[in-house]
Amino acid sequence: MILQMLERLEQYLHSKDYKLTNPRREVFLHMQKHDPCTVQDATLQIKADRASVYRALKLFRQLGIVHDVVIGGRRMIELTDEFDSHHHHLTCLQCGRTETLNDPAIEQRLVSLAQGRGYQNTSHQIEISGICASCSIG
Amino acid sequence: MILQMLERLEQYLHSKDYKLTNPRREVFLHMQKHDPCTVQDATLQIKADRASVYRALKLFRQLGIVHDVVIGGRRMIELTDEFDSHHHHLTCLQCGRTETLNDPAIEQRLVSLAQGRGYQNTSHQIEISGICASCSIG
DNA sequence: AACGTAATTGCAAATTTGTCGCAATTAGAC
DNA sequence: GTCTAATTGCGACAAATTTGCAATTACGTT
Repeated sequence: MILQMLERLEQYLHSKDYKLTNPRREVFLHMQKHDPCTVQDATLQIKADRASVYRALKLFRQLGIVHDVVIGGRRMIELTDEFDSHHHHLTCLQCGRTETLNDPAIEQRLVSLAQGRGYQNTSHQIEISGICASCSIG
Repeated sequence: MILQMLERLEQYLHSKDYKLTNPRREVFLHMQKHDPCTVQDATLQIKADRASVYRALKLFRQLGIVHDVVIGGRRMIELTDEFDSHHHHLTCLQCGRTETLNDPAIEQRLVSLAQGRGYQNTSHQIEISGICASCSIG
């Protein structure tokens, strides 16, 4: 599953004349395991220079492989649809756990809203936060 | 209209035992005029020390007066529902202009999705981006 | 309307986050 | 295996954000 994604990444990078290097692979694999994650988390846990992690993330953003979102006040990096099927998140502000969320009806509605206003080539992000069930009990 | 909001802010701060100080007022008024705005924009334009602007924004976040979103890759600060009715945005990645977006049906659906999973006290953000009509023509 | 005081500010220094130039290394084409 | 342009790691830099602390201010009390 992850290997498939890696192959997809490689093809995608090559199609745009970029190489699949070690730092880029590490960043991508880390994202697959920890999505969404903070930049700090990435720079600390990945065995590559800080600057290279930043450069990989910058490239990934440009290529639309990841994008940034703010969850519970913290900036986080998230894989896009193409590289991870779980696009949207539901995050508990207390315990910090994150669930994925998929609702085709909402997706569809957002797309047509944007198109209705003349927008092309749209993308969107949805993030929900609150206090999860186990945290409200405890 | 803005004065009403200011009064609301004052009451809200006092109810939580915070004072309505000059830096806080300046930040709030700036947000009313420029929503959403970047931190940089705020620190540059507001006549208060940088540190105070940061502190005011931090407090406002804690109190749920503002929250952060990422629009077109840039982190921005936005008033929440309580202090400004235009919650969601539609942003052109080319010209950078932002329109507001309100769709009660989506709002409602997001709330019930979260509640369906046992979440309390939820809030959400929706950001859509793409290329606007005039930019795709030109 | 002056007073008292805890909260808040401004400043300067520290820390954290992100970027850059450049010599050394590496991915991938041949 | 060789070649070469792209990419890395490093250390220096620049920008963004936080913090300690003495001076100031908001605002309840008198």
